[in-house]
Amino acid sequence: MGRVSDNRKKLMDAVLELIWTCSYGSTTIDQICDKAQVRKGSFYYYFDSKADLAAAAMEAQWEILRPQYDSMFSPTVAPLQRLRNYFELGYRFQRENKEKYGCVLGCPLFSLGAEISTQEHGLQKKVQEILAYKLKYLESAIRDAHAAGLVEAPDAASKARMILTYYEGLLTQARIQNDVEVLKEASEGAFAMLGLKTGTAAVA
Amino acid sequence: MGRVSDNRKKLMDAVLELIWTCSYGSTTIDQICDKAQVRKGSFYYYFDSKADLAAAAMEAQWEILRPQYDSMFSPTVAPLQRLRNYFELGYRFQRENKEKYGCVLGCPLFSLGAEISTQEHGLQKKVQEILAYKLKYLESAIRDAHAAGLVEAPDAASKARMILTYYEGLLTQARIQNDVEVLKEASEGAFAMLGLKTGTAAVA
DNA sequence: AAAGTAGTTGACTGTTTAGTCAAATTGCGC
DNA sequence: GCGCAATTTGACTAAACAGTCAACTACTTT
Repeated sequence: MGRVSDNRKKLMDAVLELIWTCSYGSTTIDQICDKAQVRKGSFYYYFDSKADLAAAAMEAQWEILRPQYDSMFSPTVAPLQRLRNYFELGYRFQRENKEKYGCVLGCPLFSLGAEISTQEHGLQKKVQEILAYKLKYLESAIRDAHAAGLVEAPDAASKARMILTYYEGLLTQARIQNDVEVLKEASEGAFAMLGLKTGTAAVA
Repeated sequence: MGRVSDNRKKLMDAVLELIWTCSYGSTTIDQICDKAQVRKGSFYYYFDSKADLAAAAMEAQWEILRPQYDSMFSPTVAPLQRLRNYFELGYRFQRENKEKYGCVLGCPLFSLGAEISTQEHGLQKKVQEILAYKLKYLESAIRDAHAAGLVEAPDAASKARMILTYYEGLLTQARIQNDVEVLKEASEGAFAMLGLKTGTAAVA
């Protein structure tokens, strides 16, 4: 009943791209509306504030990403191969985006979190929530690797935290240096944390 | 000749605190002037823009930090102990700041870099420059550790990059989670990357 | 086709913002 | 105590900004 619209989605897409290519603080509601081709009245029909929109957009984005994570981290894939797939997909994605936008963009979640954590606590909580999901995937891969004797990591949760932290740091470095190639060392670094020599060894 | 003033310094102090406790994008020139107790005309007497001020402030801050780094990373200190000192000082510093501001603030340089890298290229360059300095300290510590046979790291530069990336990621995590305690795993993570079991072993 | 519901619009308000400038002030060397 | 150079001031402009609202529109149900 009533009329239907995809303006809500358009606004979420717009804010995501703006936050990612520029930053949260520098994107204005007017800019978001411009990019979404939506009038400001409609913005306030759907959302209370920029922070509200951003949280909804991050949530929606995660729901899109989730099946990709499920597939990458499927228990049918060899545990360490899951990590390699994850890093490899990240590299390709960042490369495409550099092509498209001219800049390496890094992880929107992590950059956003770093930017707003002392100010927008609702948004901060959403970022924490999604980061916790990502952690789960790494954790289970590492636990499986340990069970398979591929790796000595009885403390899978701790190792997962380390690797996620390192990888998010690496994506941020890639953004700061505007260089995707730094991402190439992702496997090497992660596997070093797991006590393995190289990312290509122990493929079994 | 002419009158003298410390308003230039006051402005740099103000912008540093605002960027760190809030963010670059959310701090306005008016806010900076308020906090510094300086009128806006004076702001534009000294600086061309917010980005110009921020770059000068980061530079000045680094010059203050530099002797502390020189002392922490003095060749007279055992190589791996340099790293431990670095992490330990970071932890204490973040703790004090949480006490003072109510929030974990992380690394102002890294957060700033992540925020502005796609937009303010002058500022981005300054951030890159200071990050490169930090890398040098780690690199030389690792090279010395390798020479002393404490660690197998013929690729000191690469290991240094990994550890810096991990540690900056960790500081960012601390900010996002608003929790200093995550920093406690800094040594463990860094030493894992160096192929050592724990941060407290191999003190010799 | 009437009535109700969901969504849209643009014009509006008041505030905040960056940036400018001529005139005023201060301290120093002489 | 004069003159000059360095710095300060506050009042100003124009633009950008967030947020509001009553009237309008399109769709659906009955």
